[in-house]
Amino acid sequence: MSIEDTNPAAVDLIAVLVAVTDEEPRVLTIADGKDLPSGPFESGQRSLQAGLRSWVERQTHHPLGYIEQLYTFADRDRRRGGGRAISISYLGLTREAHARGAQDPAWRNWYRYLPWEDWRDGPPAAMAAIEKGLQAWAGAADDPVVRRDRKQRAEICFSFTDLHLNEELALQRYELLYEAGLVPEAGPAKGNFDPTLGEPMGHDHRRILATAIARLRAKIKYRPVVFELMPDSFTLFHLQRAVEALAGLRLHKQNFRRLIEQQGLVEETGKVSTETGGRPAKLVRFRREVLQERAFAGTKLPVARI
Amino acid sequence: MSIEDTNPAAVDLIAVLVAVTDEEPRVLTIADGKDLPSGPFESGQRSLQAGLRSWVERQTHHPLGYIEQLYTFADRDRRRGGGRAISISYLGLTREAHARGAQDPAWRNWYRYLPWEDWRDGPPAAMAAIEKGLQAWAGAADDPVVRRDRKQRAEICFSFTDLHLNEELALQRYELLYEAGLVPEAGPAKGNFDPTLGEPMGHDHRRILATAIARLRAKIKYRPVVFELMPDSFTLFHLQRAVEALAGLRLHKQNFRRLIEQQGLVEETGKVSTETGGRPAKLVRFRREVLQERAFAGTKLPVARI
DNA sequence: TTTTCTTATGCTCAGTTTGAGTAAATCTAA
DNA sequence: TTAGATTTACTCAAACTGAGCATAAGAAAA
Repeated sequence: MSIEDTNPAAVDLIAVLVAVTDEEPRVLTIADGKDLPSGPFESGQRSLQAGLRSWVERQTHHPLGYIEQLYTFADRDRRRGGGRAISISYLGLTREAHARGAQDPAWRNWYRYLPWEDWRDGPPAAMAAIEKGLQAWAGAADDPVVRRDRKQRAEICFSFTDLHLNEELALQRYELLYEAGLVPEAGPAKGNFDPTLGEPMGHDHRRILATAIARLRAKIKYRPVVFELMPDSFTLFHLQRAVEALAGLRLHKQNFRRLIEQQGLVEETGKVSTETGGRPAKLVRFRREVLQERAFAGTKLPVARI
Repeated sequence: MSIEDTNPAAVDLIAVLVAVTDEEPRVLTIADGKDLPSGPFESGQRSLQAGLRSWVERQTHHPLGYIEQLYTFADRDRRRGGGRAISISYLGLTREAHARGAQDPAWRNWYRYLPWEDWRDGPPAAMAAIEKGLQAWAGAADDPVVRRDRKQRAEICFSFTDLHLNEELALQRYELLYEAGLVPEAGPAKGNFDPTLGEPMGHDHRRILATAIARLRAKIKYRPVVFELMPDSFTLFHLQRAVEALAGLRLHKQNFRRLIEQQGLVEETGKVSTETGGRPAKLVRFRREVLQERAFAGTKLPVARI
């Protein structure tokens, strides 16, 4: 129960840096898209968060608007001399630096790694392989209880029957695929994996990405964090496209703007954008003041008066 | 950018174990209520979570129903020989073991440490000292912008004007009091602290407790986790009291039961409890199946059909 | 110039959820 | 038998949501 000086571990920080560019969600990668950027935690740093922030800003030359700790895990696979490795992962929201190309680090569309998460154009191609693979996996269990349980989990995660997605379950979906052995990360080179099931990453970085996506998708619903991903001024439809990119869903246009407007999150700049094809759209900007004004945590409990 | 073996750190786990007993939220402490239980992370353990779970179950002789990682931080204050200390905190939900008394470890009412979080019987006594202290703090700033900002933050966190609490802001409230120097943890023995502002804890454990409270209060709204804190069978009012204990608020009785019933979270056991004074209440039990059946992540985005 | 196409924006409307409260039911204790 | 205390069943208006129609305001085509 007391604190002892045993088993020191190496600590590193892993960053999931997200931007939305050209209506696609993008994530910063290194090693030709195989890894998320990471680095050792240096003991001179004031705090974990500050350390990550300064490191990222040095790397990307862009201010890091929002940063949030995701998860900490002890890494089983990569052992170091005697000790253990601890990885602390962070989600950061930013905007993509201009120079795009095949450099390293490079921004990649996150659906490249998790293609089944993108339902903006209807059910993604990956669903076929997933349904087949999970069915086989469920059927492979000897115990009928386990079989039923596996089927149920598959249905909850992917909703095969009513063809829509609960966008917040991104992590659970990846974990299910992992458990079912449908992604290469799951086992040591089991041979043929369906190529429609996305590009793998090193270590458990794909799982960390899934964690980030799930967290961000949940967050945009009750906190005005999308704006960290937007330019200074934008149209409401532009904003909608960004949310759609993150959520992997199409939204109802009129209701989306009603939602934004009634919350008073944006104000008109007075200018319009004619680049939209039809009637020019008003340009708006985020009202940064709302961050100070309000608390954003809508209650769902039936509170009693007095 | 690459991973190097620098700066190994000592890693320990800190647990916030919560139970609800006699309609009060309780937390397991050690060192005569001064600390949260913690222990070194041992490298033999399969995973952080599993390690914590087995450790806690050994300590409490009670199964740990629910467990969730809270936050990881690098500890500035306690340095160990050369290296750095990393603390990983967890929230665990359980039920209090029978033997209660002045033992160590001991269960304590969490509002003992954060008395301003309990609004079940109206505004708590601590509010007077808080309002006074924060006002002084805001006024002490030279820059008028900082003054306005401090006042605004105080108002958001504590809602002095309309006398109700946003129960999810528990962490932000503690951090504000810390920043304003109103809790002893903030500075090295600054002298007289208002005793209505709760009992301090060692290290940053009070802050970790605040984190746990905030997280749990948010979670009970969209996940059926309260049931981990309940006995096998209970009445709806009993359940309401547990939620109220956690949230620090009184709830509207009829609407609370409507909420629970319409979600199909419980089923009748067929028995009744006559211990309630008036008309006997039906005893119910949690329908554990719902965990498998549903996903629980209500969308708040205006999704488009097709 | 007029028409057509496209997107932005405004508005309606029914169905559902929520906040708040009244009323009846059913037990214990006086 | 009655008073007191609670549980449980309804009611009702206000607010919120989902879905869609209608109009506005530009650009491009005819």
